[in-house]
Amino acid sequence: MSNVRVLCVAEKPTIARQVSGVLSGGSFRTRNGKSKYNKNFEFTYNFGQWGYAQVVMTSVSGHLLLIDFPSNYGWDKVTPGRLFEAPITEVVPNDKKDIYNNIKQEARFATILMIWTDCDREGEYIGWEIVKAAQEGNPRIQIETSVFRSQFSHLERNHVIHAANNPISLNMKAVDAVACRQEIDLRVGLSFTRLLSRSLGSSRVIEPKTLISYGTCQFPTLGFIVDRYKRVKSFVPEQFWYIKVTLKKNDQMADFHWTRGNIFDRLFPTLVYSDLLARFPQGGKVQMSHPRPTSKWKPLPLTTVILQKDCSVYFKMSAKATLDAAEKLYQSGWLLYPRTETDVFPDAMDLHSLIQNQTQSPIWGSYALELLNDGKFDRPRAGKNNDQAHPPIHPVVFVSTDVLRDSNQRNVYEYVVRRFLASCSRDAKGEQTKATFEWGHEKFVAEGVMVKELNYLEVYKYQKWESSKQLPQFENGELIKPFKHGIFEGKTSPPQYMTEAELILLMDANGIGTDATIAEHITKIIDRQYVSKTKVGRGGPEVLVPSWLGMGLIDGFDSMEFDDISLSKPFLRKDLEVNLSMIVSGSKTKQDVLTEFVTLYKRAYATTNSKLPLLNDSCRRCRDLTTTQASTTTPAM
DNA sequence: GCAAGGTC
Repeated sequence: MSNVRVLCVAEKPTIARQVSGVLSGGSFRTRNGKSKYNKNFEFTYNFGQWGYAQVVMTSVSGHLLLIDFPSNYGWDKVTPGRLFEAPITEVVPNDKKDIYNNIKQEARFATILMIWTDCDREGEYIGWEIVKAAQEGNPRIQIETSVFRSQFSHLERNHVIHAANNPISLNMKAVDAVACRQEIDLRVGLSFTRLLSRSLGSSRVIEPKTLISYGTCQFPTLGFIVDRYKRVKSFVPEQFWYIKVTLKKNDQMADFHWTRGNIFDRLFPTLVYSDLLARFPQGGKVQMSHPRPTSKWKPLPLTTVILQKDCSVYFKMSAKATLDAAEKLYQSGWLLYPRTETDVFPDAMDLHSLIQNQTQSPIWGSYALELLNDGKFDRPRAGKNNDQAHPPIHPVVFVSTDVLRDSNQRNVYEYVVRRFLASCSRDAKGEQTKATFEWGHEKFVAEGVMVKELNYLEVYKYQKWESSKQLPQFENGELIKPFKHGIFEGKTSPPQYMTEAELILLMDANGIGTDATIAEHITKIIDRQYVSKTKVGRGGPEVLVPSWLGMGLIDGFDSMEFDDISLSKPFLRKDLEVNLSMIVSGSKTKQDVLTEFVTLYKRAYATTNSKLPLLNDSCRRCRDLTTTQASTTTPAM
């Protein structure tokens, strides 16, 4: 036995246990350490480059360290603007002390430290935090010589073994990028939060000491909701006109739509229509296309954001409730890790055995069986996103829905299973027929769809695809006089208030928050009473509407004139993300980006500080407007 | 009392 001792550290306990299982061939010893949840697993493993080694595999639970300002930079000790230059300290939070000490202790006799955190930017930084904890226990651990990083994106056996045998070094550029984000978020968040709370409190717009927080993610999120709210409120319907004809054959009718669509000027369709009646009273010719195959695509492999969006739409669950339920299912071992951006299954993944597990279900078991035995299996579509850390969300083992007592968990589990089976199924197939009616120089079209094979829709009950009314059997080139015709008018309809499902997609598309935090940002701005959830009408969807405070804050910021930036819109945060990627790729340094963004926010802070009366007035105005409205009329919603 | 990011 060589005397190489390898300390492996994963980002969370479940990964440590599973990797230990693979590398030890199932025979590892579990030893309690200083932390209740983060066990230490011991075994031997032949790493190739170091030969047989004694291994201790343990874990952290996310970040180990937190950055903060020194205590003499507290709330009432300095003006908030000084936080842009204040020194920053690193602390081990109380609830992480045990984990930190466990790493320190276990590192004492290690010759090699191997990092097994998720392969994403934050994982790289957590790796660096682990290195610092380990070095405190054992100064011989050096980043250049004795720290290695394994690369893995899922826990399939060969993949894990390959990761163990081919480690690389920690990516310090990714570490820099995260350090940069942390520092900017801290300086900006805390300085603006203190400034806003103090200003609105002391001017009595709000109860003094009320917390008015600003965050680089909170405010763009609020901005989306306010923006939509204003568009609904300022919406003016517009009238439009269109021509519609109905053809009849063998007692079957079909509506044909004008290819020019809706016209916002009444004169034009009136002229066209009277021209048709005057010059082509005999009608026009119908052309019928051959039936063309069409399909409705099965869903992509499941990401966190889509899970949250769909559970919001199908079960009216909040993003937070969905993530909580998925987290519990994951901890119970029923579901795979619920936070992922990946919508493509790795090639090596054994989808068949995952489907096999579901054949036990009395509800969808027979469908799963058909997929396996009747050759109905079809490889899942590949999406474009891969976070290199986790595969798409999917069921790990079968659990009867009676065992899941919590209805949220039941819904989420069933949804994930059906989605998974659907993604392993064929697309739904149908036939589309198109008919064109040429009346004078105008064209009208009608479409008919016939569903032939439901395929994935048999198990994915959340979507529907039904055959439309069939078109009559017109002869090609047949001359027909419209059975009914006329000019119709309509009105454009207003946009709807923001639903949580839409907000999640907007945040995701704009790089506001991550799969793990989007739900938290939404609950945070609800907690802060910037927005609230309301129902539209009876039985209508639940929507997010801004409070007077939320409106006032966004209006206030929008009325200050910053040079070229906005504190209420997503662009700055997105720009930061772009710059962080540049740190990772090496085209900018951490210092470049820090200087650029701290300068920018500092200038915005100075502007805000000098124009605080605008913000106070804006909030006061929104407050007084709602209170007078509420006392004289019924509330708007 | 304060951010956003991990995760239990």
